[in-house]
Amino acid sequence: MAETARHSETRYGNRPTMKDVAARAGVGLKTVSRVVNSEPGVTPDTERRVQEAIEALGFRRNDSARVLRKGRTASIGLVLEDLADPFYGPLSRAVEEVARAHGALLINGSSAEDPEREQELVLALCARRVDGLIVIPAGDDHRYLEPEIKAGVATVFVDRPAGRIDADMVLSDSFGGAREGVAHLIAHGHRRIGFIGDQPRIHTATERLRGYHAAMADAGMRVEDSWVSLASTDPDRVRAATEQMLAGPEPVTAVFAGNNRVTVTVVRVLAEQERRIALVGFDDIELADLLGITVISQDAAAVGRTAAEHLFRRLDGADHAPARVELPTTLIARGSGELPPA
Amino acid sequence: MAETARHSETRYGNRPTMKDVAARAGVGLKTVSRVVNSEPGVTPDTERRVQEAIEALGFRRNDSARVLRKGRTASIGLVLEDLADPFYGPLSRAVEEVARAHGALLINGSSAEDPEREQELVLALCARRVDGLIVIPAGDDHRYLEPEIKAGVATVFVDRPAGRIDADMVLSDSFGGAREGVAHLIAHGHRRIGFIGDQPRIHTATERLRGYHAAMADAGMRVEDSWVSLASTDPDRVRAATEQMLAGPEPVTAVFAGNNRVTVTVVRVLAEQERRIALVGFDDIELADLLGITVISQDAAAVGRTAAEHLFRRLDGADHAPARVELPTTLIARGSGELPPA
DNA sequence: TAGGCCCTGGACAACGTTGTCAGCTGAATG
DNA sequence: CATTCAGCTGACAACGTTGTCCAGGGCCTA
Repeated sequence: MAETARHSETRYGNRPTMKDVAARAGVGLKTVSRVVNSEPGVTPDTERRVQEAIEALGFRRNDSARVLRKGRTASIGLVLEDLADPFYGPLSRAVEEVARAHGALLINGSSAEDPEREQELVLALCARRVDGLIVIPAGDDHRYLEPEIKAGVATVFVDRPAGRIDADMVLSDSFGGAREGVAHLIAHGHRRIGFIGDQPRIHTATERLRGYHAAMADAGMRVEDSWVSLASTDPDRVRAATEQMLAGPEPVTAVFAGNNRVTVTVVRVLAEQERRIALVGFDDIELADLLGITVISQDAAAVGRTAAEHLFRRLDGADHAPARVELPTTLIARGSGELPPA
Repeated sequence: MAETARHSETRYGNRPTMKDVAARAGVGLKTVSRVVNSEPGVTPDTERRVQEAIEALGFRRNDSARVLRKGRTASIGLVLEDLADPFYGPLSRAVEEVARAHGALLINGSSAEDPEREQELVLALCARRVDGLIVIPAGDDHRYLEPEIKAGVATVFVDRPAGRIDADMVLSDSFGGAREGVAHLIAHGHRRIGFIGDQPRIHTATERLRGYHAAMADAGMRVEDSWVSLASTDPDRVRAATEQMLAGPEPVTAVFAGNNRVTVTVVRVLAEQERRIALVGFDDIELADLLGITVISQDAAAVGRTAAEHLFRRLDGADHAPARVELPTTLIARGSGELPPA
């Protein structure tokens, strides 16, 4: 007896199937399926017997098999850069809420800003046959997605545009936001303004830099090379870049920070300075109101919601040409951006 | 021709299968399978032909079918309270990293602190046959998970204990942490200390309250009912509770905040006060160093990592009795907790 | 050169579910 | 009383993959 028991336990996850339920309830397989899916055409009495059998066996429908049969998985994939980044929390959550409203689950992963890892993740999600994908691109070539999209995987790119492929996108107005932020500093009297951003291969970083240059040019102001840092968001490098800008014979009197992570580090560095340096950051930050940090705010939740709604509209059959939505940003003045030149 | 095209497009996701690849490469079905899975026993020449066919057709293995056949999905479910909460970002990320190291994907969802929604989510994940589950419980009765666990779904509860069921858990030392934090305030001369926490049905909230009472009792100090608020983390209610404690004839001189969301609101309220009120918060917060907020820090990433590693050890066959791991907390003094009574 | 062995490739069943279709029962109608 | 019809129910195939098993061919050895 131990033998038979061990033998049957060998197989992992020896879960009851509809067949088992049918046998126990003394009905046909298809009748169980009908009950499980609340399809019409089952006598209350039969239904009760089936329900009891389900209860007794602890049966739970195997969605893998169901998916195989039905074609749709009722799940969407979300590939972002770093789940731990506070910017992506609200975005994920917004996507999740929309997915939930459509009865879909969310599978997500972080690319860690690595194009290869992005592709690996995306393809793994495609292999699972997610119905749709929301991708915050790490790489700049997404041709590998062409067969997938052609095969019916609805795809929306978020925050940064897709590379070498025509697809739906939902972006924030990085250029306009940065331009407004820098113009704000100029309006408060600054002439020497530093820009600390992310690596130029990241589209938003480039756009924000472009906004910086545009604002400076609009005001007829020159830009020194030493005022611009495009190293990365690594705290040590941001710190070094900031300190360097503040050190020379003609130090900057204001800094524009290219994203939330940069802002955080810059705030730390500025707090150590004697002079009061003006600061505007891209992306809002928790508690920024208490710290009096002026920011260009993009609504991460709105971005996520918009992208997800777009995705489900596609899944519901919308087949217009790929659209590019650009959401506006808002300048929130809290003090740090209104400081005069030191 | 438009007709035939439309006709073939009617079926959604008309993707090529191994059969199609086999036909095109002029080999058998199983040979394609071998190539796709890098199994031995295929001539280089045959392999090349198959690879070409795969390329040409844009074939991608259907993991749903694979799962059905193999039994394991190589995915784990993570049910937390709110993806947007900064506490859960690093936790999710840590879980994801461990999952990735084990070749598994992460499916996650937010319970929004609603027990029904938690159950709904968990069962949906079980229906997808995730190999394992990491759950931050919203409810206090998890007997519904018994058949699943028995069927082989490895389950680890995190941050709060499971209800009415014997399972693995990874917790932070809420009691000890709160006790230490309150003792810290007492050591700095405070006698009237407020406690603002989450609803008592949430286990960590109760534990932290218990820690508060313990610290007060240790010091032989009384506790007024009006010093304790267990409303919720809703900013308006926290604000009201804080203001009330600061208003009476015998206002508190220090506040212990029960979690990160409470802390954030309390900080805002205290910033508006004329008197300097001491504060210690449970959970660290970004930029808390700049704001000088003293906190009891729990390492969310460590919690997530520990839980995930535990989970995979189970999946690899560990079958010891359910374990309960409790991770220590750290007090980080930054100023707000060291203020003397006003 | 014959015998046997290894290596490669393919036919077939099975995983658990759902869609199709046909059979059966009992009631209503002419 | 015969006939039709509706409402239940179940047998069977199919979804796309992998595991098992067997066949055929080339190569080595005696």
